[in-house]
Amino acid sequence: MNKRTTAKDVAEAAGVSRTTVSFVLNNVEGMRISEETRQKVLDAAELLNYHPDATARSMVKGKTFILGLVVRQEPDKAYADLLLPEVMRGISEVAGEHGYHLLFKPVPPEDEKNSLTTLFLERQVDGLIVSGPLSDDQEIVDLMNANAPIILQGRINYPNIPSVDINNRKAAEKAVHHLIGLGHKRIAIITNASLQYSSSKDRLNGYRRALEEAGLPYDEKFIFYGNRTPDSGFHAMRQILDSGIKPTAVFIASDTVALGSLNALYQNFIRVPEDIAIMGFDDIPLSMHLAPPLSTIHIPAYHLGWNAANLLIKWLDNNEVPQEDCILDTEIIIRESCGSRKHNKEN
Amino acid sequence: MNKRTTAKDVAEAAGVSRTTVSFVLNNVEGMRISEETRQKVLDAAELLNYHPDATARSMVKGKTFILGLVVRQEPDKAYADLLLPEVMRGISEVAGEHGYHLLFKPVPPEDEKNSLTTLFLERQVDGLIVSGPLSDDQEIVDLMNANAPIILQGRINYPNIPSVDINNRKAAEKAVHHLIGLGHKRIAIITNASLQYSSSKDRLNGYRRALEEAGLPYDEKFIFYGNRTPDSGFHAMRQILDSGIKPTAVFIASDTVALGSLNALYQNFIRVPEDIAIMGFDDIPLSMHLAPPLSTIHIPAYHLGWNAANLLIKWLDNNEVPQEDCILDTEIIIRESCGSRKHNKEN
DNA sequence: TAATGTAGCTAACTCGTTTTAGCAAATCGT
DNA sequence: ACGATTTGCTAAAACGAGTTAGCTACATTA
Repeated sequence: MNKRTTAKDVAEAAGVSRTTVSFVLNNVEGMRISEETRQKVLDAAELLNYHPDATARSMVKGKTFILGLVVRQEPDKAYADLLLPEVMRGISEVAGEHGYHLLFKPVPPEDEKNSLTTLFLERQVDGLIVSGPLSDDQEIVDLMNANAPIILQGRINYPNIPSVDINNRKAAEKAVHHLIGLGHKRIAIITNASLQYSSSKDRLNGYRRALEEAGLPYDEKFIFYGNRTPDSGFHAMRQILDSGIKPTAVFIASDTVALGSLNALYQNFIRVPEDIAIMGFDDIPLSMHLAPPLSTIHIPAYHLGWNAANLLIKWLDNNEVPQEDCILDTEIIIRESCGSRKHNKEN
Repeated sequence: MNKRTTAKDVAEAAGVSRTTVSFVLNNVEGMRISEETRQKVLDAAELLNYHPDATARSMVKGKTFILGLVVRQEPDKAYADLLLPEVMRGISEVAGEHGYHLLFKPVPPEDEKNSLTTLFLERQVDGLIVSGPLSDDQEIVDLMNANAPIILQGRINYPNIPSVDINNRKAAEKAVHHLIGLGHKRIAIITNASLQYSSSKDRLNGYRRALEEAGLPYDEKFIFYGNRTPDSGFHAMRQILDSGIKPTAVFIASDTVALGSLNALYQNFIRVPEDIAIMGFDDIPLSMHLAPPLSTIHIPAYHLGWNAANLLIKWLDNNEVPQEDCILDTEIIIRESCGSRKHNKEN
């Protein structure tokens, strides 16, 4: 690789000082440069294909212009988050527009080596977006108390940590409400993940509220647990079938988990929605293509990323610490897995 | 945020010079430091929780210790690559072990602004892994000629560009061969993407070879095109149904595309595998959970990432330019979509 | 004409490291 | 005991930008 061209080279080519080069290329206000020299510098920079060294700039600016995206997931379940690519797309789009880059780092929860803190201490990033934190993540609390710019995509059990999220409880309520509206009275739930994650707890709460509002009993025998993977959904559904509780509908708080559950039903020759209604959550890009197309709750993943990045960058650029959480709306998507398949009605 | 502790602070606390601090903390060989001062420095660093500034280190080392992962995909299809998270996991695991970080950047093919080159010119990254390049990506060729460290995950039409890939042709051949072995003679194909991508072309070639080897005709009427998305699979399958060619089996060169195709079949009350056999490709994490579980070709996505990162880091650290491409083995996964569903045999 | 102002530029410092060259004191060889 | 070597450490240069303070030459004002 040929030697890089530096500001010094441009300066020599244009016959001016390095200072002038910097002033011209950065359009520094208040610094008077004649139109003539200005052109000379621009021409030289163009000719030499000059691009300022990001490292050197970071050095003097005290900023890296890099945002970190930390994914708090067990490595073997990382693939299960089918919404993550969309979130990343939202983040990197905003980041790019503002001259930031995106550093991706999976940090499993059991990884207790202060990995997040180190990112700041070594000044690898200017700020962090943490996706899917555990609800009692102490490292995040500590970092917030040290005024580190962090945005959560999700929520933890600690006040005043800026976050971007959906209202999981309300959305789950909507989902279960829909099932109730269709006449179902025996509705089981399979959670999306362990209750360590606040999203799981919130969705379970929504399920409970919907039942109670409708005057239906909330029975722990109807609660089963997923852990983000289709496998867990497969097993949970088997447990349901074995348990003898005979639900007429199941609310599965994750489409990915639901996939496994649908498979379990398929293998047992139980038809959806004829024999049992299934309601999902997440609206992963595949849900609409499943057999049957899954009714579910749509999460605006792209916009979650978009908002997280915007909040963080505002924080960094204008020092505006976000005061309120950003809660995006979800939408209930009615497809066929709950029983509105018209062409089967007449069968 | 409190002021950072620098090497200077450590030096003062330990009562030595900054040089000594650097020598001790980096274990510089040949530099004699007494055990006593060594301990003093280590203690001071520990006490002050010193972490060297990555930017400053990059500055003087001439390296950023950042690998770039560039994804060449249209933004609206980015989500469709369900293997990407696994690839990323492989990359970031290796990167982390060698002290590198991972910069993620989606760069759509139509983006003609030299985005890749700029990453090098601004020295944002030390090297690049390019995922899913177009087969005639000129920017990559130019960069390679300028000796930029680049590893492709995929392949382009240009020799001597180090890459990590699978043998798409052979794998497709295996898949179609399996269908032929089951007695199918009318086998259609739906490609994974447009033939601009070499993976698509190679898989189509494999399909052709398998047919020709078996003495079956290769008929263009049996070729249909997907573009990575379930939607495209849905439409392609509809075309197949409308075309009247009545295949007994379809090789769909992407599980994601296959998802849409299965949906089209479902909506037309065509049973898989009883009425038509379906063979996929990719083995996305969900394939085993579809109804019916999809027979497919397994791609070792994690290992693709793992190998790409290892090659790149060897290149950067030891200046070992990879001489040969790294081709990983695929595996054919027989599940139920081609007709080995035992419990239905008796129906 | 002398004082003041201003347009147009630059020298030199800064950021926080690594690394080179070299200095003083202690140790060695003869 | 005197030069040569080794030990243990440090001053200063370098990396490549951005930025502050200030300088010169010319124009303007009194």
